[in-house]
Amino acid sequence: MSSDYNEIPIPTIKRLPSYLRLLKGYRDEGMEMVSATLLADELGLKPIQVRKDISCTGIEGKPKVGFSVIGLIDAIVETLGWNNATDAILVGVGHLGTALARYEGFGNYGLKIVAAFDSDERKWGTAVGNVPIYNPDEMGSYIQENHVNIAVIAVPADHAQAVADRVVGYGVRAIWNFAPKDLKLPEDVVVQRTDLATSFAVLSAQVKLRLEQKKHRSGSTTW
Amino acid sequence: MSSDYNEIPIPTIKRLPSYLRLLKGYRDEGMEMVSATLLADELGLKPIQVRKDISCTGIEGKPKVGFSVIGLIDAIVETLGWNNATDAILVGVGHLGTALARYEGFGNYGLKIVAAFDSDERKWGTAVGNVPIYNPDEMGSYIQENHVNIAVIAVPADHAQAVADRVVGYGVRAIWNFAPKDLKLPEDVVVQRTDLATSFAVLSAQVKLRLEQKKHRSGSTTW
DNA sequence: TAGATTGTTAATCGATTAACAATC
DNA sequence: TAGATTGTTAATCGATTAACAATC
Repeated sequence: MSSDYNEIPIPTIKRLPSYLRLLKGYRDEGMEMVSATLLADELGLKPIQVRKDISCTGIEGKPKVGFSVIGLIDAIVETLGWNNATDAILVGVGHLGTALARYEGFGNYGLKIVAAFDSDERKWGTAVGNVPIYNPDEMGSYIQENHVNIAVIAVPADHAQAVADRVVGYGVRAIWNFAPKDLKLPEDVVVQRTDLATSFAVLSAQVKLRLEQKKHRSGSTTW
Repeated sequence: MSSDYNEIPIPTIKRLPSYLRLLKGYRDEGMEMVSATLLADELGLKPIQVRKDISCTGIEGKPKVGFSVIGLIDAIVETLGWNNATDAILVGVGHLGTALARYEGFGNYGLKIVAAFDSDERKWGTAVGNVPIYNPDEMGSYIQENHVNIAVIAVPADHAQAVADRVVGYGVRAIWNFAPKDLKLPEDVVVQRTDLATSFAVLSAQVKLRLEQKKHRSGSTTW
């Protein structure tokens, strides 16, 4: 009751984009219905989990038939809030920032990078892809005039906090942080960190575990 | 008993790099001991959680004093398997691949990109940063001769599966996949996906939730 | 109809959190 | 000593999984 509005579990949210990708493929192939079983199979998940996830989007399926491909696509897009494109600014146009600015897939996520800011004055007035690069001094007025809610931060770690504080001060409500730094921000600001270290940590720890198990196993082969 | 070797919870593994970053900062400032309370404070976590996480690294602290900064750093690096640098190859030298090849932080993670491969023949013989770019035809011999265990995949989504199958065939045991595609691979191959869509999904869904709550709240202000 | 699939309710599993004794 | 912090054991919480009735 108490404001349990759309409380979709984060693990579920993380799986939704994978479903969406598959579904778009199916749609393009002309498929009309899809079963949770098929999706699960394709992604190496259990059918029950897929059904539970799908139920979070509010869509209903038909026993024996499955779910409407188009219906599911719409429901997921809606659930993720990817239906109405959101303008975002990019701060930091280094190697990573450049890759982000040039990335064409964001359209699928309802994200549109409309402007970039970089402290290197040689970049001012130029553009990466279709994204113009401005002087950071103009950040405040840009954010306020264009009612920008989201900032993508791709500056060096030691500038990330200062940049975040600034954009939040100008009215930004959500930050996608690519800098290897844990930001301290007011509770009502949404922060998502996309961190190479974290991602690689999981890979690395699993590789290490496999190696140890292997060693151990080949060691105990002796008995 | 049954091979519960190093079974560290994945959520814990994901937090370790954050601790590590802080600790390295403390070390550079000359701090010798650190408490779980301080780390927790700094990262917005609960002290108990930090203690639990730390206990997974096997290191012990001193009541009232805390943990040795250097000891903790070593323990985390060891736990993640970041102590002995691992050679990796990069497949796909587009915008993202370039950013990855040029990224200097990988040294901290024990990852070293030693070679890159791209299907664009104009790139063969050139380099990004210090990383030479080769013809993909040479991938097999390179992997085998250099005993490469890890491949970083940054090719377009529709080539990712084929590339993954190939490198696994050549002996790669772990894949860090940046392509927006869920790979199907043998169980004994470790795969970690770093996916902009997934990451943004969480941000996006939270933003949407906030907006709805706000709307709802301001709506019910009427009573 | 028989078989496959959905959706719901309950059981299980694992991570987080709480409580508290041990200790410097 | 008193207070802060660790480490352990138990309780809670939430996600995954299982079981099964409903249904096309």
